[in-house]
Amino acid sequence: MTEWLLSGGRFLAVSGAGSGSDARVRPVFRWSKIQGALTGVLAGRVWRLSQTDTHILYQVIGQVDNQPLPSRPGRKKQKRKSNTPIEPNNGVVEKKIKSEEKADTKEQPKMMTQAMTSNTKVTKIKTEDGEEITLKTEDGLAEKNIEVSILRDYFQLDVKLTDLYEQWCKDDPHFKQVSPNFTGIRMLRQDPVENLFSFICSSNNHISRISGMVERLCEAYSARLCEVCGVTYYAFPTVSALAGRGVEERLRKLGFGYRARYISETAQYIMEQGGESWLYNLKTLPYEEAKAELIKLSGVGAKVADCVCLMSMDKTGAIPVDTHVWQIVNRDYKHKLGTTKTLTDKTYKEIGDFFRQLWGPYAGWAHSVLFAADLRKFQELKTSTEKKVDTKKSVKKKKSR
DNA sequence: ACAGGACCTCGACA
DNA sequence: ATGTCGAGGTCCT
Repeated sequence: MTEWLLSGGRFLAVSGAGSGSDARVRPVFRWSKIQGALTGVLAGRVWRLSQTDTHILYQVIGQVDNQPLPSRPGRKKQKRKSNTPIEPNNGVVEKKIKSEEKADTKEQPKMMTQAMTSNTKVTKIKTEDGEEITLKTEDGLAEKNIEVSILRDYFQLDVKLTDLYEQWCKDDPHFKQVSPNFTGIRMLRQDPVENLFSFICSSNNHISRISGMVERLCEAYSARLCEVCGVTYYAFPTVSALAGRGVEERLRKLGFGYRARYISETAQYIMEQGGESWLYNLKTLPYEEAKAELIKLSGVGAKVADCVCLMSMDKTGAIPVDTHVWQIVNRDYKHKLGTTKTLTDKTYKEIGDFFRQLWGPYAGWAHSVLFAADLRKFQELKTSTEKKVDTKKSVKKKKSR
């Protein structure tokens, strides 16, 4: 049995953890679990995702309205009509993608734009009943090819995870001890705009509230939406929309607190730099430089900048040190590092450098494995102390230390 | 360079 | 029924 965890913008595929199985999918930010499948918006489409041990299963069940978004990679003109509810599991063939293919020519992770345009190749997909079909880029099949490309890009399936795990186990005894129950954990390649503003919301905050805030942000400022099976899905707002007048005031009324100003100021700053394309272009900079640019943004410190670098700028060595990672360090790696009472800038950098040296160029990916393990412990602890509480809503409570 | 405190909000907990 | 605490940080002294 395989399960998925979604955490703070990290999409975690966890296989065969075995124990008790009280662990469950945790929908965070913009993916939620509906009828057993993760449902959310990606690249202008509404998806349902699930997985087996070997395949990712997906359905595209809707599309958000197409509005001009010239600067954002991965957006293409959509022809399918929106607002058309499609019944899941009803006449729609679930498609599978092999989780890890070896035949790819390039080692480098592909960017969305490249994946979208390199559709000249033939793609093989296994259907649910095991039949293998071949898709070419022509007529109606082109769209399916694009869908596959989007998911391959999102899950970064060209990254050979097993090789990386092997290396990390070899170099780090503690990783070797912890990782077997947490295989298959990949970093998602997320959209920089969405990622950035979501993590600005995360400061001094807890996950359940962040999710609500991001949702309200979309409802208030996205013009692109569609409804599927009674649920409304939004594209993420444009930076331009968030840079408008009165944004801070409105967001404060929506419960964003002091982060309202961060969002407004950051959006305005990005527009001054030339808009979303400026943000996307940070991908082309080396890690340190991209991070330095991000830290200039209001409400963006070292941690949020590293989240953006790792999850949406292809900086695979970025290590976001949040309270969880700080705990992990102090518990499991303390002997390797100098100790400070609080997380200072200097210590922050030392931790990142230490792990990059230990784990290599994909250190950020390795760190998320330990993060996932820690999260699991946290959840098990929580659920075991919470047995009597039985609410209908999926309340995510945080247990304080 | 480091420590300390404020900051919005809202469930847990006492 | 109220009061305090702290949450996947950032910013300012």
